[in-house]
Amino acid sequence: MGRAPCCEKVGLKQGRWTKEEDEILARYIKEHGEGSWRSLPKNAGLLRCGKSCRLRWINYLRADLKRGNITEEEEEMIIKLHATLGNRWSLIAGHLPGRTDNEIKNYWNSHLSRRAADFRDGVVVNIDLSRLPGGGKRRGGRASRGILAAAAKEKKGKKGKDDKGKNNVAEAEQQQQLKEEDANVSTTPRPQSDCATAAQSEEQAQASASGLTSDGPEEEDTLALSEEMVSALLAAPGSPKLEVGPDGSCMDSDSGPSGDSGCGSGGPSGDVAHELDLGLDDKAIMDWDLMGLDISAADDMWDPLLWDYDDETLVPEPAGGGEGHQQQDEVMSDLFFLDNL
DNA sequence: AAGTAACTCAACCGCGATCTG
DNA sequence: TCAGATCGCGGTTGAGTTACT
Repeated sequence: MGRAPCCEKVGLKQGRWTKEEDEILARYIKEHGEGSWRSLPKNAGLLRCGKSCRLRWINYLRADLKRGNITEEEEEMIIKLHATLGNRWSLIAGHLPGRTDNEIKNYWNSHLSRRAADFRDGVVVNIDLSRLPGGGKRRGGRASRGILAAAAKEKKGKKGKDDKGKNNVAEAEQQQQLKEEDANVSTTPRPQSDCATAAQSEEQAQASASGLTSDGPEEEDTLALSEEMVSALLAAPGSPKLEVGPDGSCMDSDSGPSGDSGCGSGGPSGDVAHELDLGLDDKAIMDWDLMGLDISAADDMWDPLLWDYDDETLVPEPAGGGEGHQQQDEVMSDLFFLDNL
């Protein structure tokens, strides 16, 4: 649409999918699982490119998609996540089960972006971007064949017993992603005070990419938004208390202990100077009062993340009950794994 | 009723990251 | 080490729909 098709698509169908095509694609993926998008259309007998098949499956045909309007709770979630993550729609979608990045992106662009000014006084959900895969900016790249083979093996083992087997790979990946991202939400908050420069540039970058900068005056607003967001966090009663650890790393949003920019171990920089000015010569451990954040709208999703830490042992205190504790253990396990990467 | 502006959303595109041989 | 293949992501487009004049 709107652009000339790439050469490899000559002869391939474009535009809206028909019911028949949907059925073919769904049937094929049910039998063979996701992946190998390049060869999928050929094998399935579809005159579509692999990209198109993948998009159709992810955005429309997947069984675990939630249809219907975005709820108020979801909307609030999107707003808060966008305030921190910017236009990282896939990450935002990861926190909204059943919603796709495309759906959220569309919803933001059509419903929320023009209301952006209303969000400035909103609450920013802190997410340690450094702990996201690829520094929170994971891009593409095919899965290793080992992983795919293992997934295929698992699927084969379950095939015939459980219809869910058709989505094993996707669900496993999605759950893993959710798990990883949940582990990064607020459990290792951003030390805004010592990383303000990095935070500002990050927020500016996000704002500039958020679609809020379409016309003149809004550009100023965008920058103002970024600064306000940072300032608000700095001034927030729940701002992190810094504690000092042994290895000198900074739990920064952009770099993390092993990051390559911002404060932390990324080498000499202005951010490091910030860090030193604040006496952060050791690992910073946050005592971050998450309860100070207004995230009540999605309490059911965030509950497992609202823990109080024992300062010394970092053993999470369950906010809810036994089930929550199990989830917290999983998150802690993930954090431990990420810390040791 | 007709024209058109505004809106929604499915789909496409290019880019960059990652993997493999 | 590197080139090519593959994949996922965010930005963008335009057909279809709805609201307004």
